[in-house]
Amino acid sequence: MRRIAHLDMDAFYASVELLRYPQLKGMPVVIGGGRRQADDALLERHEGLALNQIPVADFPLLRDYTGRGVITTATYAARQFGVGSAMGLMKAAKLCPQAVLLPVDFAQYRHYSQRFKAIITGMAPLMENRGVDEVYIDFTDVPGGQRQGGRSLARLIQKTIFDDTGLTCSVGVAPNKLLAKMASEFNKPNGVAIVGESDLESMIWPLACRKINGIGPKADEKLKSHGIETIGQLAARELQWLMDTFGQRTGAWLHDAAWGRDDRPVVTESEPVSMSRETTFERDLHAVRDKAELGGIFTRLCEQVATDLQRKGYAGKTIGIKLRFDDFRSVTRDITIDCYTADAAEIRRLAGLCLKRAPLHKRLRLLGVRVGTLLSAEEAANLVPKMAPGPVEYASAASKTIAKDPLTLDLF
DNA sequence: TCTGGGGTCCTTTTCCTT
DNA sequence: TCTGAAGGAAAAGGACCC
Repeated sequence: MRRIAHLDMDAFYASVELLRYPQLKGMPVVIGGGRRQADDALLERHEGLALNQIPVADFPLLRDYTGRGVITTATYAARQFGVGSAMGLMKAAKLCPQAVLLPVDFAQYRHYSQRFKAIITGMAPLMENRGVDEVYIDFTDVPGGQRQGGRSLARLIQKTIFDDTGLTCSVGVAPNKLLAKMASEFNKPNGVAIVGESDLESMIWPLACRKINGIGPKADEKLKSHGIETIGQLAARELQWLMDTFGQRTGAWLHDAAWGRDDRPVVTESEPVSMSRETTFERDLHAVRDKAELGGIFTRLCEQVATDLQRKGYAGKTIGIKLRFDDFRSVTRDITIDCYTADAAEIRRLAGLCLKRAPLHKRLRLLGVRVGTLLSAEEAANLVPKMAPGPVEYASAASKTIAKDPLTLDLF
């Protein structure tokens, strides 16, 4: 039978940080805010000491932080003060001012991510990436993958990862991805859980609907408004009622999920669909008063996306922007052209046309640039465009839209 | 003093063409 | 030339995930 594992690293970011700063073990630590300059600053003040010898008292504290940002991860000791992921740093500073604040060091997390994934593919080659700290693994045809329902292979992978990296993970094994994902949460940290088809009623149905991967806060609220709190209650609803209430597709999916049905394969490789860069400003910016600053940021974002595309060997033909206003509402605008591009100046020009179609009378807190409908640079180069694109056409297409909104500012 | 950044996927709306 | 229907593609928005 099909045996699918979901492997989830335990408190990944925090655990990686504790490898570097073991002296912080057991202390309230939050990770968030800007990029890492912490090591350099700390080392500069402690000549001759290694990172793991620096006194705890000398780490930067949350109470001293000023600026925007959210918590990416908090250690258990910090969570006891009520701080947690996605909380604003300023709010967290009120709750736990004495917490050590470490900046996000994505390069480091990626390094450990590659290491543990290499270990897994060495033991079970059918692995699907689900972000930096999670994977699905198809145990079905791996030698020993069926033993004890997958438990022995799961344990072996856990041990091999720990011996190499010092990091722990939790694994769930089940007949499909949906159940495996839920199972991996059962015995955290450093646990293994096996869920079979016959365990549906006892292990899955008592859980909250929110535990289903794909049911977020909105869907959960709607389910609750109909008196559906648990997966078992969801399973008890008629398929037709679910389709009438949530739409054909979503309704059918909810029904399948509640009954533990999921036949999605483990996908070992996939092509990216879009690449983007966005940034939240230190302070909200005004399109007129801060025009120069905004223009500089805008150009830089376009250059960063272009660099990302070129480095990874892709080009795209849908260029778009994203704006977030001071009231946190956001809008997007995009344009699709006939030929693929990864050129910074071209992206900048097209993104500029998109910007002209957006309302700019409110202050901005975020600006983003996205390139979608990607194709490998190689394939894109071999394509003959159906129609030679002319700048005049874009300009007229854009000005048609501008005319509809007198509040739109033509600034870029 | 709220609320990051980088994605995917789906639904709805809008626009264009026939 | 106007109107409306239909269908498809593109655009926009939003939910969700890590």
